[in-house]
Amino acid sequence: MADKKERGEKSARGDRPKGITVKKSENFSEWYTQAITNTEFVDYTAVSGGLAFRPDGYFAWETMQRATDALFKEVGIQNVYFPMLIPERLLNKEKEHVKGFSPEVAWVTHAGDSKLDERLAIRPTSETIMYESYAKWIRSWRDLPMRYNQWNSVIRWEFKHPTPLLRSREFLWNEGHTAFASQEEADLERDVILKIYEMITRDYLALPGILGKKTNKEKFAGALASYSIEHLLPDGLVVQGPDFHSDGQNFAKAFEITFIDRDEQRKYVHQNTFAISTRELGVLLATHGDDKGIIIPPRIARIQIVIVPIYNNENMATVLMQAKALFMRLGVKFRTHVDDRDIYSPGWKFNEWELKGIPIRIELGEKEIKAMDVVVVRRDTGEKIKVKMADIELKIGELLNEINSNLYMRARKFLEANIHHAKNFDELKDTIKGRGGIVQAPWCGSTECEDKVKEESGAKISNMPFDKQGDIKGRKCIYCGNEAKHIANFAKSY
RNA sequence: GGGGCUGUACGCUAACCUGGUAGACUACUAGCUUUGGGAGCUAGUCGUCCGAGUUCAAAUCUCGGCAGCCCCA
Repeated sequence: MADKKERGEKSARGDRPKGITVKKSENFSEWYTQAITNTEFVDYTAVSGGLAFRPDGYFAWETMQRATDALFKEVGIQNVYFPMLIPERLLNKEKEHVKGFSPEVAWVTHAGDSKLDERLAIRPTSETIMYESYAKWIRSWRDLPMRYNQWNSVIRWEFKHPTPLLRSREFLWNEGHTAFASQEEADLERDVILKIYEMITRDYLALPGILGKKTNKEKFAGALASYSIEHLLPDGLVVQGPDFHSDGQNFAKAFEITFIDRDEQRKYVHQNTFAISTRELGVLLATHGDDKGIIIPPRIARIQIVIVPIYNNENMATVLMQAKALFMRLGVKFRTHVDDRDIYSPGWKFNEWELKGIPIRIELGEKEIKAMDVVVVRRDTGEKIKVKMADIELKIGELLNEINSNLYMRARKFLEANIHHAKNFDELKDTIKGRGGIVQAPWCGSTECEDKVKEESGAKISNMPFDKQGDIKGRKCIYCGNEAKHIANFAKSY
């Protein structure tokens, strides 16, 4: 009731058809819901946890997907496609893997009215269906490495309360599945893939993250070791971004994926899996947005520049002509749109494009035409800049890059400001309780301590950051006081 | 895993408690007027989440389903 009342009062402010009616800093979850839907980025559908991606949202995904795909191909990974349905007997082949996923698998049990002899799982991930084929396809060391990837969607029915993009029941992703003759060779792939993911999140999504190794407790079901990029959301919760798993020979043994090596011995392959998903878009919207709406980083924005002509009855034809001319010039290099809708005032348009997060707005009226310049407005800072018509392409190009790096730096500052160093467990608990973000602390490496910390503070170990492991000498576990083996990041998570 | 709240037009809300003509704002459509930070007038279109029960009569009461949100673990 209180909730409804609260929303009612907010809407009573106004007359805003769309727009966001709460401040991001005051009510993040309400802000997030409004931000992703009112901006026409994505929308809810009739199925719980199932989203519709609208053109702006799907453009963003397509763009990051294509960029990632291009990099995969550059490093020698090939695309394949496998069925979305997995027979039950296949899913059951690797014990740890099944245990990890079985509670959240959706099943197909009927065809029309007749019951199927064997249930079919809707893939929560495709290891099992793919590796059955790998076993057939891999014969000799000459077939290796086999480095395949597929782009698809998967369904994980685990969540009581789905959060659009961040915790959807269905999400889009890539799943890379590679097989090597030796563990050493397999391990070489890790840094390459993580580097690709880092580049995509930084250069396309303007998102910083913490790169590190997962604990045994948190690693992927069936893997030897998992690695991830972890993001921090404005509400102090950590969310796992792209990840990479060293599977060793676990799946190879379960699925009999073997090859005859140079030494004429039959051996099991060594495998990796890796993924990046549409969850990144949720992180991106949550991270960059402000009280005016979302901010879409330039490289994944469907519209990068919107030209808003400002005219009256006398100069309308002239101004529109100039706006079109500018569009012709800019359209060659940038994704440009002229908002020539006559039914809205310029102010209305400014608000709408800010809501939708278009990186750059150009205002063009009689004044500008006379002065041979335009007013360029940055979405990230709100700054208005007069730019000479002659310099426009150059300046816009620079600005788009600047906006991307400013968004990234802003997010990185926030991340760094919210990594805390607790002296003892009480401090850790206080910080976590206050939704203070991440607590970086030494850890002995035992799952007992990890469980106790989770139980008493609510914080999980999100990962163990690569770049901090040097500081470990002589330090004691934050929980038990024994000698520490790792520096771990503790945080509440989605 | 446990507890709580909500569902009326695109959106937001009134009528619900006390059963009896679904109303306002916004959006949308058309016309006129306007246009430098969410303009105005006129006319029009669209709605009780789904299913069952109670009743002469259900947006309103009861039960179930679906969907969304919050809190705790």
